[in-house]
Amino acid sequence: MTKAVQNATPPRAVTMADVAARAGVSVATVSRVISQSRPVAKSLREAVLGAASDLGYQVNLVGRALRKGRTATVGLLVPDLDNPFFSSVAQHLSTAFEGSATDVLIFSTCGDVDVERRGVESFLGRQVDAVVMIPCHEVESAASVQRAAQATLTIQLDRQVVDADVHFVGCDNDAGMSLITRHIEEHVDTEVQPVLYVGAQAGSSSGHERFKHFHEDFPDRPSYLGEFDFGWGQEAVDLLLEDGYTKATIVAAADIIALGIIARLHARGHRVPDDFRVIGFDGVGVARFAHPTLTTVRQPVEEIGRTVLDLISAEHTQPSQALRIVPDFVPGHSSPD
Amino acid sequence: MTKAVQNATPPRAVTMADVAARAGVSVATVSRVISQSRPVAKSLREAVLGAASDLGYQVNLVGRALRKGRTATVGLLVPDLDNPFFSSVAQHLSTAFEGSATDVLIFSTCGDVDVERRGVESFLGRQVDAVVMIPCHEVESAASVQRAAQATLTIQLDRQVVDADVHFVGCDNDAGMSLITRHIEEHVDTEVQPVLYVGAQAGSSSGHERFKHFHEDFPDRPSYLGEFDFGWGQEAVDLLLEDGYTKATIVAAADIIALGIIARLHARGHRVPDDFRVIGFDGVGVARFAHPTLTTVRQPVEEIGRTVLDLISAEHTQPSQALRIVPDFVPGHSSPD
DNA sequence: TGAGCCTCGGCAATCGATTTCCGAGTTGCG
DNA sequence: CGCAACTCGGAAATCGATTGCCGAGGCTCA
Repeated sequence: MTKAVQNATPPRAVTMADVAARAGVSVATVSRVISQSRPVAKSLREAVLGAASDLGYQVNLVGRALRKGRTATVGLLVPDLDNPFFSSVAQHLSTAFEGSATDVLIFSTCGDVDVERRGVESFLGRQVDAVVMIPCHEVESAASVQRAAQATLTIQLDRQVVDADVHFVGCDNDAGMSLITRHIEEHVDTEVQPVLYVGAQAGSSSGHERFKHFHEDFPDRPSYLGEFDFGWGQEAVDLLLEDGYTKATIVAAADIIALGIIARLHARGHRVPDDFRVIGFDGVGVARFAHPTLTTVRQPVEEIGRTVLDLISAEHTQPSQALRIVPDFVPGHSSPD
Repeated sequence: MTKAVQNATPPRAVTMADVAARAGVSVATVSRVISQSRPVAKSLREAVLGAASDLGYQVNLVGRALRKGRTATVGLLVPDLDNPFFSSVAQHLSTAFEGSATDVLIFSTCGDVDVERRGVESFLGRQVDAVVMIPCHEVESAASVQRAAQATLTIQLDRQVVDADVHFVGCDNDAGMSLITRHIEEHVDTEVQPVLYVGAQAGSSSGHERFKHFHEDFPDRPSYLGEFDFGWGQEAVDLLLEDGYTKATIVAAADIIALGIIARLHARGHRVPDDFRVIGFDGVGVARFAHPTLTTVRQPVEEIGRTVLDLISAEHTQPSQALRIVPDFVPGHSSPD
């Protein structure tokens, strides 16, 4: 083992000027060959490519970005990569762009509005061609969304901030909740297993929409509102057991909450789906890991990715629009067939 | 709702020249105020800051990067964000850098060596100050790792490519496997529940190391090698049941495999931990979602993040080193107490 | 043959910020 | 008082690539 590689001072990177010198042409010609912006005579082209490969030339994207004002990059801001739904969105957006010449760079805002603000400035400062973001917070992220939209093409994903006229791509929560309602109507005797809702308190438009729809379909049914996480699902179980429920059909606003609910029900000796039925929302991969497998509504993450790609590829600026994609119902064993 | 915001042509961004003009000073002065690279008289400084905030000036990081050759950015390459262990590493690295002035940008290579190569060039072209990567493949990623290391500070995470003298930060797999061995020796009658290994075939140093250690601790015990995913765990169960096992202690090379194993064991009517004990490795959050909860070895992702931060902050180039962090044993209910 | 057009290489300006160098003004000290 | 040292603002070069413009050479066509 030598320790050479890591120690060596990086020998000043090769530039177009070096390639030009070696090939005996001007930098302009090198640039035209590399970026294929104008045809160059075969002989010179080959000389340039030869010199470039001899020297191991790689284009400096910073120089290019400065001159062109564009970067072939889209910046994605997500609140938390430890949340399987968000990381899945990130993965599928990356996949959607894999074939294009555009890179997706991801930044985690760690659920913090200030970090989110910094992230937006960072992406704008880097001259990304588009900002795609899942806003941390319905209200407090509004300024960041506006700031991005005013500087470049901006798309909100999954959640919308209030009062901003900025593109949105997400799931049709009403359609999703209707699928759940129909499933319950068809398979559950709500006299025996009354319907309950466990959702999230604040901050996200998706949470609001799902709760609102539930409330319309099942007026007067109780709801428990907390956070979008596993721990809250567990806690909610304690609360509803305290309220005296021994059987119920629990509609959760997100899979991660539903998984917490199932875990705690088991821990406290209750049976799923015999006594309690649990239905999630999101369709994250981990829903398969649950036992019993989770009945849920799967958000079409692939299609969301493709939709964003289309929106960004579509060159000329369009009036802002909200694109809602209809989700699928995924029956599992946490509710009856 | 107006459709103005999204349609408006971005009104050419504000530059230092604009700020300088408004404040009645030179761009040099503006630069010195903004980047605090040299003291500036109070009156001018205030004039500059006033003008900057009036105009909504934000520094153009591309221009800065071109001139400085540094970017206060580290690029992280991960194989697949849909894998909870990788996304967790990404999240914790982001968290570790949250307080520093450096941004972490993440790129998913989608498990493809070619995309990984592109990602490395992309980061290098953007002049990141450091590349941190979980290589896709032990052998085929070697060229990309070398390329990065030769251009800038590079750190491999979790997996090492063969034959490269490049920093590495990861889990001490030997120590982790020893914890598992001790747990088995103390709690399992291996006559009744013979030990089996379900691991991954190819491609990752971690996989190799874990398998090798298992093989040393339990010579002659059978092993099933496939992929690092849920589906392989399920498939492995079919194989080992076919081989006639009705009771066993199954050591899995990763939690995600272990979860597949548990799911399929349940599906085929076997009991965990009564008949089969299952032990994972990684300690991803979803291990808690399993029922029974998974016994596993938790990789210290927070500490890995902090270690990378330290390595990158430590300015002057050091000889490459392999830093291995000792993991914790996390008892769950998939094996006896 | 000559005017007009086309092709294509090179010069030099340019993108936005940083930084070196210079010089004017001030202070310190013997 | 005079010289050195110091402070601090501005002019201009610089980072690396792209691109508008110019002009040389080759072609067509009348």
